[in-house]
Amino acid sequence: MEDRYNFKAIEKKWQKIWEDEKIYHVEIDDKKEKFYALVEFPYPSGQGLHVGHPRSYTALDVISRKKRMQGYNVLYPMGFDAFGLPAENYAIKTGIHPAISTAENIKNFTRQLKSLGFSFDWDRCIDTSSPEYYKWTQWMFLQLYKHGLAYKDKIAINWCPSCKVGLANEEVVNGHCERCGAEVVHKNKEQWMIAITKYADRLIDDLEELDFIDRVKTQQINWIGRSDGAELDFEFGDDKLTVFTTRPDTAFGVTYMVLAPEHQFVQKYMSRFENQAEIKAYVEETSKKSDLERTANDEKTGVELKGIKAKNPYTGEMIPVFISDYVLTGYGTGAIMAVPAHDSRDYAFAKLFNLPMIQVLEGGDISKEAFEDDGLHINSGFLNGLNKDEGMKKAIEYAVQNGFGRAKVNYKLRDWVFSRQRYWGEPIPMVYCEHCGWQPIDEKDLPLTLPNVQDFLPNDEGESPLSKATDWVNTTCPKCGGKARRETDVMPNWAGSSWYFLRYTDPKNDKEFASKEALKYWMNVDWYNGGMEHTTLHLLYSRFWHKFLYDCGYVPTKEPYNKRTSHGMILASNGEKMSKSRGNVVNPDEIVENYGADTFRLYEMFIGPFDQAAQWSEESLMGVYRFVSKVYALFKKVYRNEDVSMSAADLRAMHKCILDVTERVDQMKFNTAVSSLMTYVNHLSSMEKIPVQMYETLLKLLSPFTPHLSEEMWARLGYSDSVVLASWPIGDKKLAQDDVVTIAVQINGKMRGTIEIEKDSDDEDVKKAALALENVARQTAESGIKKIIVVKNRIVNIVA
RNA sequence: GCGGACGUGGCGAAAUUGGCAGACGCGCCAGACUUAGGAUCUGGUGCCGAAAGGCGUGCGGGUUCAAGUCCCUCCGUCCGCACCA
Repeated sequence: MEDRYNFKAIEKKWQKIWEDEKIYHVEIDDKKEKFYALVEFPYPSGQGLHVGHPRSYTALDVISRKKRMQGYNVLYPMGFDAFGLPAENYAIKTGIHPAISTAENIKNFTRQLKSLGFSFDWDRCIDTSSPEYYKWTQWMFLQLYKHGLAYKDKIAINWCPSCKVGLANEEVVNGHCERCGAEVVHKNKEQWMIAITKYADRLIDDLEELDFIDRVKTQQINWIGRSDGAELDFEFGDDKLTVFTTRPDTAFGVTYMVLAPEHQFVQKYMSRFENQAEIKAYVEETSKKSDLERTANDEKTGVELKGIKAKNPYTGEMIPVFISDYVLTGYGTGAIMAVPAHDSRDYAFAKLFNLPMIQVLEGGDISKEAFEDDGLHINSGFLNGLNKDEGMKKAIEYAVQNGFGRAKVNYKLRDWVFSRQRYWGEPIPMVYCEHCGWQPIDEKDLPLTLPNVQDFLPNDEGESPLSKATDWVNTTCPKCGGKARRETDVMPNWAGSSWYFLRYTDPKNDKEFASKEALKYWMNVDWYNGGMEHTTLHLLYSRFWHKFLYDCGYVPTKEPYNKRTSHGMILASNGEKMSKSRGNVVNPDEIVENYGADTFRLYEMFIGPFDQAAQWSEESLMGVYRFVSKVYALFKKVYRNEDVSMSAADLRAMHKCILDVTERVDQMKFNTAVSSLMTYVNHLSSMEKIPVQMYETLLKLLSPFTPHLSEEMWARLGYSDSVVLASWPIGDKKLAQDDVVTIAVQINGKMRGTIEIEKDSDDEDVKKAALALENVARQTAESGIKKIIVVKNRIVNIVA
């Protein structure tokens, strides 16, 4: 046997064997319980894998490998989210077609992923930019269209002037483009929209039965932003001005109203306002402001619409109407009833314009600030004496009876802006005919493939590069056969990823996106790990998408993922985010070259709590390398069971390790699982001769983390079958426990010594032993003993 | 501003959920073997103290025989939402 731990030879050897024997390939097997583990598939960028990616991949690889050894039929797939802007930007710079650079990048990613020994079923690898795949993305878009959930609308969308592309609300972070960080502007554009808001309630309510980490649930709930309230109609001239409010019970306290400057009434009744110049100037001014400027400053501004007053339907009172940019056009009806006594924003505005306030709830001190809590109603006619909940019910009831209002639920969630003015994405399978309007192309003509273009430049007007491919654009109407033009925008990169987990179950199917049997057997995803940054993007989109397919009867379950967890980022050794521009990116290739994939994998699991950010440290990596080498070296001391025997302490160490690792992997406490393995190895190191059973157990427990080394040593023990096929050891709690325990002895809560005593000893015996300590006798000599507390097998506290 | 998470040695971190704080690893110190390699092995390592002992989980208080863990005040860091009516 070679003395040196030659990880290069070992890893190369086993990767080849696994690949040749397709050891991780899975098929439907009704005799076995399935387990579907999923990690977010990468965008194949030109930079290749960085050390952040494998944190998630290794974690679920560990879980998958353990589940396999526990007898499950495990699906652990990988693929590529291959449409997207970087490839296109690269093409603009270099002229290299995105299809070519993407294929190269996928090759490189695949090489890197394989070098890390993940147990992916590579036969199921998918590429969202291949026509075989995006045929089905397009097909699903057509289903959305046919069910009225995809529609074209001209709205003010978020536009990134740097990427030259429209963005969905979810892609705007604090007024900036999620991808490039440029400030987003508004642009009125015809867009394909997806009616995700129709699913808002179910996207919230169905979270309840899912095993998602709380952070994810609350973020999705907040993003959807459901609020219960009412719509109320106020007379405004001879028109009706409708507002949304969550507090209809405070309607007796309304002293004025406010419209968003963009509200249609402002233009509609302009001729009737007395201060038109002032109003127009204000509207003009706000239209120039970005969202960021509008919200950054909470000082209120506004202008009264002089000439028309509104009538409070509850009191009959005539009240002034203002426009102000603190009222948003996109939320509710773009108009509010202002209750300055009980809303801090209205309060600030009323103070500024010296408007009256009417307190309608008991409590607080409205001379100082708005009172926003619950209280009994006053000054409120028929609502007097009621609290908030009762008041709400009564107020809505009254509005319904008198025909000026209704209960209403409002959402912050907007419909999904689905058009991207770009080239490298799925063509939207729609054509525009002057006679028939927008028409879907026939399903049998799918896929609608991307034409090969040379010029990838989008323009500032927001036209896709596809619009220049006239041969492709000009087509015939599927309905009347007349002249028609294809849609030239493409889908967002969130389209392909909205259903990729379904494709993995049956990736080669050319009749349907996946067969019923495959979906029935493999779905749901049992465990999905991914980044927090996708919570209100991919994760929300794909839940919606899946629900839609469920409603159509195409998938058997109403939710796609049973369990969702999230990993922390890996930071550079100086604590900064790793990035090309900072020049601090650690390339996994380098680590694999110098220390091997097993060390790399184990280090990623040992680096720190899985859900928290962790700093890369080459020194700590060295420690893990030493550990892995030690495991290799221990082999020399392994003896057959007939030559050596296991002491109770050996047995204890082994079972404790089995129990720890089993439990901690399930809880994603990988760092402490590795600690436990280290403790066990320290025990083995201290032995002269290691019984083979103890070393075998080590290899099994270690195999999810360091599969190559485990496989090699397993073979050297004489096994011809892979350790992947071995069964996971079962720990015995009884054997893991010591029959002698060390009990701490405290005096007044302070440690004064320890006693060794038989486990589960009588309290009296424990007391006796504790009092026999020289230290105890000395320290209690003066004060005497008041009380002794014994906690079984743990502690004795003597109160002196 | 609102909401959430967190704060433990020189460093990364553990702590069966109220019961010996600092497991495991890094680093450091000493020794062994080799002796020029960032190699390997053994022992040590929270702080102060010669020792007895004292002090220690962001600060201050509280509950308890016993608090990193529970309660209150404050400070700090990170994340999410951000005029959503």
